[in-house]
Amino acid sequence: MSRTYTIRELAREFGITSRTLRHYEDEGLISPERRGTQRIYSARDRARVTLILRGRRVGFTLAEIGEILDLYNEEDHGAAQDMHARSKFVQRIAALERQYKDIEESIAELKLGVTRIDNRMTERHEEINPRPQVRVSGFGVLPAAE
Amino acid sequence: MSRTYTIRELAREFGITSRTLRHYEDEGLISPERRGTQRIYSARDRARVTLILRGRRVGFTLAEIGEILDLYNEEDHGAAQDMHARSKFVQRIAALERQYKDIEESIAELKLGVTRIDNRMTERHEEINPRPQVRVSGFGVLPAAE
DNA sequence: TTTCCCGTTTACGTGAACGTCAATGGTTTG
DNA sequence: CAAACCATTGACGTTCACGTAAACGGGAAA
Repeated sequence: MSRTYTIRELAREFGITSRTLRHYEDEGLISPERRGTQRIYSARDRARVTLILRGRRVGFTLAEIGEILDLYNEEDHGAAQDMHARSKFVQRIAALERQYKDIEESIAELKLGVTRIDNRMTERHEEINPRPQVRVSGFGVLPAAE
Repeated sequence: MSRTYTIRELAREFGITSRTLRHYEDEGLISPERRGTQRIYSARDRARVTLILRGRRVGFTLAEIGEILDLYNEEDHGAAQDMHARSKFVQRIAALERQYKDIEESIAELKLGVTRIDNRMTERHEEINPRPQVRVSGFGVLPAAE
């Protein structure tokens, strides 16, 4: 019998609020059991939350995430339903691959931005304390704050 | 003299509405000139719209996009402002890199979904027209429902 | 028992990103 | 010159993903 979780535990583990978990339940994305009135989340619920949050981070709506989760659970829809599902999956994959490219480009541009700031700061420093040029392209040096 | 665009032209080119372009202007992301009361968009405005839309696709809010755009244009903020800006950039880069990973994983999972559907359809076909086949083992992403 | 601390439901509130009128005005086309 | 368009400024409406308070219950600790 694998371990279960309270709403607080799960919320803290994922860095979300209880309200958010209840909201996902309202939207039909998870359906934890109850011990009396209180929710008990199973390992399966936990796994679904992982997928939900990742889906959100890549820009899916909760409704879209719901569709996808459903498709992993339902058994037989018939060929027509499957074709429909398949094309939806393929579309989403294409969208994600476009997004992948967008992200690469955005990262490149933000790094350019960091470089420009670094150069500006270096210049300011040199006005006061001139020094032979060692231009640092410096990213990835700082730990992700907070 | 480089070419200019009407609001309709730009909207159609980017697949957005005029309302959206006005909204971006309300939010201070672009500031096209006016010929009388009408907006004329320059090549620079057009470039900014490109960045705005890409920013949106990767999940930035309009406010965040505004900050980023500003940093490409403003001249001197002083060292303190620059440090602040730099750390925001670095944070954004970190977030995007995490997102990058999320997308890879999501793509992998959606592809798994497609495979499962394909197998199901193959099975159905085999009922009618049997054929030896390598079966992809059916472990799901989620623990099975009890 | 009373006091906390979780937890629950119900329901209205909020911020972001536009959508959708309504009222108005310039322009070009038949 | 009137009809068709396209544009502009309010300003209220809408969807999504929760936030936030109100009112209530159960259990454990003081």
